[in-house]
Amino acid sequence: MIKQSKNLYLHADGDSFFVACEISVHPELKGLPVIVGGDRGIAVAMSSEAKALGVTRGMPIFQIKKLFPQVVILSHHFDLYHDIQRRMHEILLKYFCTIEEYSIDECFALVEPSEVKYFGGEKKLLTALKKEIEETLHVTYSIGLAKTKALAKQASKLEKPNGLVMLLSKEDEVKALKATLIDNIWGIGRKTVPDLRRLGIKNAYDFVNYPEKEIEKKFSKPLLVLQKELGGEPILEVESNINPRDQKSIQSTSTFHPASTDPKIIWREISENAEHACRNVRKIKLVSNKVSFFVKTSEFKYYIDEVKLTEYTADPGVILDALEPKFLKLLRAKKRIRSTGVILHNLIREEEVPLDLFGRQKKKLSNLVVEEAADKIRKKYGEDIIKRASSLRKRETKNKK
DNA sequence: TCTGGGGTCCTAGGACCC
DNA sequence: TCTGGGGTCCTAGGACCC
Repeated sequence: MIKQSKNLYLHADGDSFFVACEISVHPELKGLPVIVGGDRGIAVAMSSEAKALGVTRGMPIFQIKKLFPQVVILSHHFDLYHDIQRRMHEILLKYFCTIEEYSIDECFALVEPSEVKYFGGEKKLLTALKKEIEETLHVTYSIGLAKTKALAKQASKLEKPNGLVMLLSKEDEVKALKATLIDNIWGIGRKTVPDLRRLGIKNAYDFVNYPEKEIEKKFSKPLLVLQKELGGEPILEVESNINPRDQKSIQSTSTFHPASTDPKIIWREISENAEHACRNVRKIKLVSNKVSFFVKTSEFKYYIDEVKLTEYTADPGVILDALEPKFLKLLRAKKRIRSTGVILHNLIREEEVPLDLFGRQKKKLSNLVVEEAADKIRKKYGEDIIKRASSLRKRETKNKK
């Protein structure tokens, strides 16, 4: 890719995105303390009113109900969020050629000089963009514009919600860097913060000005990249064409309560996870030849194992047969298990499956044909209509406390 | 923060080869 | 051959992200 020195980078970050999407279709909820996450047992997104009450991300629902009974608790509606994401994408493409969907509620865009010129300046461009988003989607995004991706990402955080922060001069950058604490930097997590603090680095400005050689010596490569990016040297590119079929792994995990030591119950959860993950893999026409699975104890200890399959597949039957011999070993000493997960790795497209000696794709058929037929029925009648026998919940088990 | 679900990338170290 | 050096590939696990 050619790097033009005058290119800028934009980051758009949806404000309380899931909640904002819900309010866009239920305007009567506007102004109320609203959270999304009811179906997962913790608050995943909060309206500003809910935040003001003291609800934080990850707070358990039972606790919210007890402390703040006035909070409106909603479940996820991913179809709605994806729809708004798609329309946001369309709007951005009217303004920029190169955009990247970074997550469901965040995007980057490469802002080329000609695009700025067309609107008569950065400020005019972004004001027009924000106006169109709000009027069309009825949600708001906080926007950052800067010389690099990492700077744009920090900029969008500075005036949330509904912010518009442009870091176009060195002075702007310095001010923003000084205002950004070390534990609020994209790419610096819990483990690295104490190491940096020990070196006397308190904010992004200190970080950028710390000797590069020392950072290189003491930390991993991504941190060095981050230092340069925050210093104004563009290294990270906007990666367009994010295609679900380029995904490298797909997982399905689930937590259940009460935690259990019963291998039958735990295996049933794993079985459901395997089916769910396979279904999602088939939806985008991929197959896997490496599967890992884990159990997590009530003390949050992970036990994980994996199997390499002899062929590429998206058939839960094949996968469960391969996992089963390792399952009891995984459970170890009768620990209480609170959650399980199945992860399909090495995903490739169905048509990329290596051919055998006779030039045929290895027999993917038989069972997979059955699964594909079942997928069609699910599409028509809903996800839970068909399940494998090992995933079926016995009523007695479910109704017991 | 008593704690959900879904991802990516990097690195150290072992296996294997010459 | 009990002994050097160097390269590649793979995997487990860590760290980070939303």
